Amino acid sequence: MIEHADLSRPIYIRLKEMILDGDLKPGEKIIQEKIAETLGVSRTPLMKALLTLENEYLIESIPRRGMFVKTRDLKEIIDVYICREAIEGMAARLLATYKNDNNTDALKKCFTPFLEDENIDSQTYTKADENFHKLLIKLTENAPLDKIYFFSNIHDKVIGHGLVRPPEETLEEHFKIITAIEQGNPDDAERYAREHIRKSRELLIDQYKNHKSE
Amino acid sequence: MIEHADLSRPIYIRLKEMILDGDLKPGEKIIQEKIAETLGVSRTPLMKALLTLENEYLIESIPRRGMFVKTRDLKEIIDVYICREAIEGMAARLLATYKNDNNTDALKKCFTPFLEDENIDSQTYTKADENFHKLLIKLTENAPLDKIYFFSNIHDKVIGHGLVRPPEETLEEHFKIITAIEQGNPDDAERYAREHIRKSRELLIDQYKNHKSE
DNA sequence: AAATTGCATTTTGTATACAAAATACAAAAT
DNA sequence: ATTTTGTATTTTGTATACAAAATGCAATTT
Repeated sequence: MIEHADLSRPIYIRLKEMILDGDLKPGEKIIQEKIAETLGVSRTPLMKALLTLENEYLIESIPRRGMFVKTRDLKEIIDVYICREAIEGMAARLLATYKNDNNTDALKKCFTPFLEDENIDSQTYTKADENFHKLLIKLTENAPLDKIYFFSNIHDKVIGHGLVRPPEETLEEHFKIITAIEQGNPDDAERYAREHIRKSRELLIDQYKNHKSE
Repeated sequence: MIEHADLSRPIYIRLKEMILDGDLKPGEKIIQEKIAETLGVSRTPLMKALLTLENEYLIESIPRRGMFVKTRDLKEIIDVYICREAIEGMAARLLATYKNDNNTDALKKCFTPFLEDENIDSQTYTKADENFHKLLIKLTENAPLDKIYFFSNIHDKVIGHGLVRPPEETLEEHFKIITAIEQGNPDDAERYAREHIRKSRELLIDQYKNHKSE
């Protein structure tokens, strides 16, 4: 049996699930007593979990008024993509600078299942994409860099709504990044990583504009 | 005792002060009951403050064993500087891209007091330097970018130990960044911002090596 | 009918109580 | 003398209690 010394940990995981799955909807107020009862815990460890989620940008707290599932407008999603561009770009640079076969192998492995696949399953690819981007950060072994990468939450949420570019387009980009890292070319690695995210960002803006003018 | 709608807020500020001032020393265990009594509050709002500090990387928590003032080794400080390089570089790029006179004026104002000063006071300049780097981020109005910039804490702490380059060297660099922003040159702005931090990082490594071989 | 006020209810923020785990330390064993 | 074991103390983690603020709603006023 896995023993949890800290109840707030599984609560945090559960709540995060609920938010990302949409069980708790953006803007919805989190009534502590209610959630606490649902989860069968008291408000104390729940509060700890909520504070962690607040720091991960999934919840917004207004003193004396309550905690709410964070709503996001386009501006903020764009801003997140800008952050990711800076962070993942740097991560790719670091990996290329201190290149290492284990790392490139691990990165490649994210996408090998799709290399000979004619009909890529969107769901599976999305998951692989998430893994790849998280791995890129993890492999740097730069703890602060990893800590600030809670953006992946928002990224996952955006992806969850089907707002991604097709695998035909991104698969190649991913391998361009990996190859640059493999060849120990920091400038290329960073440039490709940034381009990759910038393109998604631009698409998001376009999609929004089109949607708006319908 | 302090009065506020949210007690954890002033507690947080107070504790942060105590950590940055060295009243609470790195590695020191934070005995909740003790601190709570000292501040005249209960453990509940104290815990909230401590969790915020944990998320700001100033405190480290080990479940069931306690919370400790974070210790830092060179590797971690270097890692922070790498993060700053990515983040501030992007900030400079953004400001140059969406250039605006108010912004450049505000940035210039940080250092105008030192322009005709022959004998720059180190303490005052250090404060100005801190302001400049925080302002660079703030002016982007990119909320997530600002949120992840808690590194300034660590930066301030390092600076507090006197580990900075002299004003004669950095003043010029600061103005190179500002000028690039003013001229709307994103590539230069980012490059100069990154160089600026990279140089400090390299100096830190040198200082460490010298110190070690003494 | 719309706006305002006052009261009951809900909900948050803080303090406190209590159980379980960690720690410190002394006594016993090797 | 050093290690081990058992016990008292401290400290954390969780639940609960309670006061103060926010909210909802009905009665009253305009």
